[in-house]
Amino acid sequence: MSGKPPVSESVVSERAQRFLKALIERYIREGQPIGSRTLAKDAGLDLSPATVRNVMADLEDLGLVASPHTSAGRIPTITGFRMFIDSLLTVEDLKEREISQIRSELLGGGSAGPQLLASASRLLSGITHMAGVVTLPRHERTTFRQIEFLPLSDRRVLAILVTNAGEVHNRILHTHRDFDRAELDQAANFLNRSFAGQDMEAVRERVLKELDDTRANFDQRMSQALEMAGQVVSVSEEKEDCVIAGQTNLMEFAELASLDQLRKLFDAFTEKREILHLLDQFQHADGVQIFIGEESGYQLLNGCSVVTAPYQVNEKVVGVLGVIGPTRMDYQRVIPVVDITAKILGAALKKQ
Amino acid sequence: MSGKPPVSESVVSERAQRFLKALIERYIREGQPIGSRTLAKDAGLDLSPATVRNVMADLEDLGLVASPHTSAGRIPTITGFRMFIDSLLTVEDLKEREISQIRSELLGGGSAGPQLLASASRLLSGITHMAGVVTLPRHERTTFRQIEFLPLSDRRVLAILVTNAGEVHNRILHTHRDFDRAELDQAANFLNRSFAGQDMEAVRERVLKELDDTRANFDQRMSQALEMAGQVVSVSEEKEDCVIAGQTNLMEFAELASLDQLRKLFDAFTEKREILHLLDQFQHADGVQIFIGEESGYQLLNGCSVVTAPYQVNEKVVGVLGVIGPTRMDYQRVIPVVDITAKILGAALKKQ
DNA sequence: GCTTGGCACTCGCTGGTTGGGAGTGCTAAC
DNA sequence: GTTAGCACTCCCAACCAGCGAGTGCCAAGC
Repeated sequence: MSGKPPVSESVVSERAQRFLKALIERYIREGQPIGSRTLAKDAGLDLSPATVRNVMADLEDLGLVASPHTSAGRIPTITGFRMFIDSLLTVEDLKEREISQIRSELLGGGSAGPQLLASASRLLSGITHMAGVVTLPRHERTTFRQIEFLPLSDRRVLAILVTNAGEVHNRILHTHRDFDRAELDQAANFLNRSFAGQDMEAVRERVLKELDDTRANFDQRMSQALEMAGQVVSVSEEKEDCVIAGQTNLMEFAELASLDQLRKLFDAFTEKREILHLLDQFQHADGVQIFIGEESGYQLLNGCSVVTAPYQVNEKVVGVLGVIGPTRMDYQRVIPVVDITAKILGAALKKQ
Repeated sequence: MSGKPPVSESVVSERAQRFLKALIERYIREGQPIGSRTLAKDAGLDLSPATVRNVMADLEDLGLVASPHTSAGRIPTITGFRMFIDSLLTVEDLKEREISQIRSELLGGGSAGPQLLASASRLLSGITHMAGVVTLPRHERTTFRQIEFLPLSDRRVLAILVTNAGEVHNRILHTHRDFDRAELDQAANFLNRSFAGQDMEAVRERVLKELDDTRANFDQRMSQALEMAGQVVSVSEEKEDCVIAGQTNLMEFAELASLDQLRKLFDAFTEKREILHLLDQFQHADGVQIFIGEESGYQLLNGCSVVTAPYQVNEKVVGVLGVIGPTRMDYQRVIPVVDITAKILGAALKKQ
């Protein structure tokens, strides 16, 4: 976000907006500065290049377009893109064929929880030829379905947690003594009776609270169960929180071609933390959000845009998915793809 | 492998070998063609550049070095590298400091099975500044420790398999009717009694065989247990069979810098199948193996070398780890790193 | 016979120059 | 407000020359 005030639409004449739109659409296709002659033909307004040049000068004053050098055409600026995205863009519906492709891929194949997310990510990257990304359902936002404990050797217990998003989490707990199977079953039963169907977040709070309450309590069994449950739910910061596919597609785009930039981006993809943090911001947004790299501050996203949509299970947002690609991407196509994929993924997760 | 016959050492004079060694060592450091003057100083033999040129001409005739163009120095060919690796290379021991770094990273941190492999991969890539790769323990080569079944809803059963490599595998089975917990426990008990401590491969064979034998049998419980076990062990083709770290390090190397080549390589890294297939070949080799990309046929490894070592749990090879980098890599350092890491990883896995 | 200095030659790389093309801004006329 | 005309700017590709590094070969020396 630069210091400049945002450009309100009202100061840009309708004709100028039309030119801006035509310019950006063409720029998205070609990736090169657009000259006045080209644009004159393109906009369909039957005006001479000279007139177009005047309009362009105005747009340049407003900071919506820029020219790389005196004798090149104009390219859109970030502000220009923002205006385009916010008010000029016309989104077309997806072809029925593509929708059913997504549907069959996600609903048809009997793939389980985590694979499903991976499929969605691959699908996004495959259709858009950019990088697809899907965050794993946030643990706190899924609901508790079932927990089980298995005795291992050496005072270790294997805890298995099943959530409503079809996920199975394993965790090895180190306990202060060996437990036998009956004890563990009892503990699991107690927990399942108490918490089944509740939000993980609520479960977590209640577990921690009751753990406090019963700390000095006489019912040792219950407190043991709670303690183990506490270990499971508290360290639910899963190591891998999103799945990214088709990174290499980004190598095709000339604007990201500086090896250095690409490397930073790829590093961020393997590190994942920053990407995740970014996506989390759109968790609570409603529907498709578009985000232009430079607007963040994350320097590594310069030249990129991110198109995201939250996905829901049982009316509740549990994660975000989207596409990362060059700012010069075909939003008209990408937006509906992301939108539909989010909806279908939600449905597919619910089914499990 | 080209049509040329391998160059036996005997036809290359000892002096020539010495020059070849010096040339490759220098080339590894600089990555540029080495001229006769430079090499004359480098080899420590106190000979004039002209003499060196004669020797070089011989080496070129033998196909051990080549010059990119008339007035450039020489660079080693694949054959040259092969000879260097097989008979000229002197491997130095790792510094104690580095060994203890690896040790503390793998043995110290209490990370579990899969994380341990990821740590090893990251470690390899971190130390060598190239890409690290570790195959997951091959299922057939680990031993069966424990299996458990949990009833889920809708005629589904969650199977949990624990192996001696500290791995926990989940699998959701679709059964033809609902089972209650007691039945499942009984089945698990039966399987655990029968198979605990045996090789997964043996388990698999026995399960399939007994399944056949008991097909027409009256003991329905046993056959049900076997059937479920069969589902678990047979589809043990895990989707993700190796973990790769530090891919982006490869972007630093000029010789791989053609974006296209890099992309192919990265695609192979995400696809993993080919990489895995390659590494599997070294499963049965004893100790460190070095493999030069062009020698395969896999075109995507052109310009790369792979240094691998198998790692063992309880005297049995269960997987392979290694490093992928440019053929011009510092073998003297990389070889002991890979070697030690394999040994320590084995020890760390055994500990679990 | 191996080694060496000398010498002509090759080739890639760098930097400067040049011409053409694309596109602009400005101005004056419609 | 729109348009044609025109001078101007700037990038880019091509060409050229000069240099430096390095070679191959030859003839002389040990």
